[in-house]
Amino acid sequence: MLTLFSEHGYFATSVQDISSESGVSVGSIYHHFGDKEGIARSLYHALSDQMSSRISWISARQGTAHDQCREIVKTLFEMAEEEPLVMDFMLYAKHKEFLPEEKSICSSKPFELMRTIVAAGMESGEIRRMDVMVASTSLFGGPIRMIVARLDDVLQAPLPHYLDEVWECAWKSVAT
Amino acid sequence: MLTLFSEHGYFATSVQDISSESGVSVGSIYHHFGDKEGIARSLYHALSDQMSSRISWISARQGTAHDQCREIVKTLFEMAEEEPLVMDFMLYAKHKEFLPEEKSICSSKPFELMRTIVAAGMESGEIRRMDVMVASTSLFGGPIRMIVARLDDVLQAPLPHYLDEVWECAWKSVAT
DNA sequence: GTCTATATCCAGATAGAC
DNA sequence: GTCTATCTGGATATAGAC
Repeated sequence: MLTLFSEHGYFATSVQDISSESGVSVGSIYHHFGDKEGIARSLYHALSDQMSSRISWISARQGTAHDQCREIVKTLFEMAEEEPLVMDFMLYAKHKEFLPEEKSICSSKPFELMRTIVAAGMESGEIRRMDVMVASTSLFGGPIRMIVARLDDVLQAPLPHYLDEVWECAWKSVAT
Repeated sequence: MLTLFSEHGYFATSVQDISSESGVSVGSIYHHFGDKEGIARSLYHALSDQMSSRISWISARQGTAHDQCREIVKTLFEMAEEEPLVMDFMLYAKHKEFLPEEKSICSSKPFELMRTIVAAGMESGEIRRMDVMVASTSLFGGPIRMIVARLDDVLQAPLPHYLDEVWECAWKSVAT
């Protein structure tokens, strides 16, 4: 299901395709999900929750904002390598096209968690005082762009290879 | 055409819709563009060229890499405010879904130009020696993320309002 | 709840006059 | 080159037996 959506896209994937691949009949699929959008919505929520829990697990461990954010970037890089299709679906799919009422990825839970950590970092004095949104995009925008590049196959080495260099840049951008 | 694609998406826009909106008959559209993909491809190339020329015009003017890059970010911010649909189509549309053979946005001409400027900045000593891709994503990743946030309506003020703060972060991330 | 068979609709694409 | 009318396939979704 994820494979079909990520590789061919939502619109190029028919419910018949999903039925064939999953071994579940078309009728059952509609019984469970209501309509085609329901399939995507269900998948999106599952993946979003999975991502959120990984991030909140990181932020739950004690540590500075610096360490937490670095760990998040590291985790995102690892996820992108291990499960590129998940990353692709979360980042690159234009959810607006087939999940119109869904909140945009920017304001989804994983990104909100990141902003919370950034705000805490400002309180503690690790991060310069500025607009929280600006700080968040500065800190994570570079890494995310690297992930997109990797998913688009315009990067030679795996992401972890660039981690130190990427993180140094990211942190310098907001550090006090 | 751009309006339809950007607001409803490529797949939710029928050739009939395009015909109605443009006043050109379906037959003529197919005569000109071959198929539906051809319409999107043609639009994409036109916008990509337009963006490239604005960027190369900036880099053609004398100036440091710092000034050139700042001017690019400023221009991107202004474009996003003046022509959000263009930005949306270029950045946020998943071209892979309907322009499969097209190069990804990352390796498209505008982004290549940016990397060229960054590489020059390293030669001149303005930018730290590092992987050019890392430097480029660090420098432009934050600003791009801000644009996405703005297009997704999760930003209160217009982009130029954040320019100084965003640019300070971006430049700090790669400056020597 | 799960299946098969079917209904319905509308998309992309074409034919062929002008 | 431009139009109208039409074809055709395949998509979403449902009906109804089991």
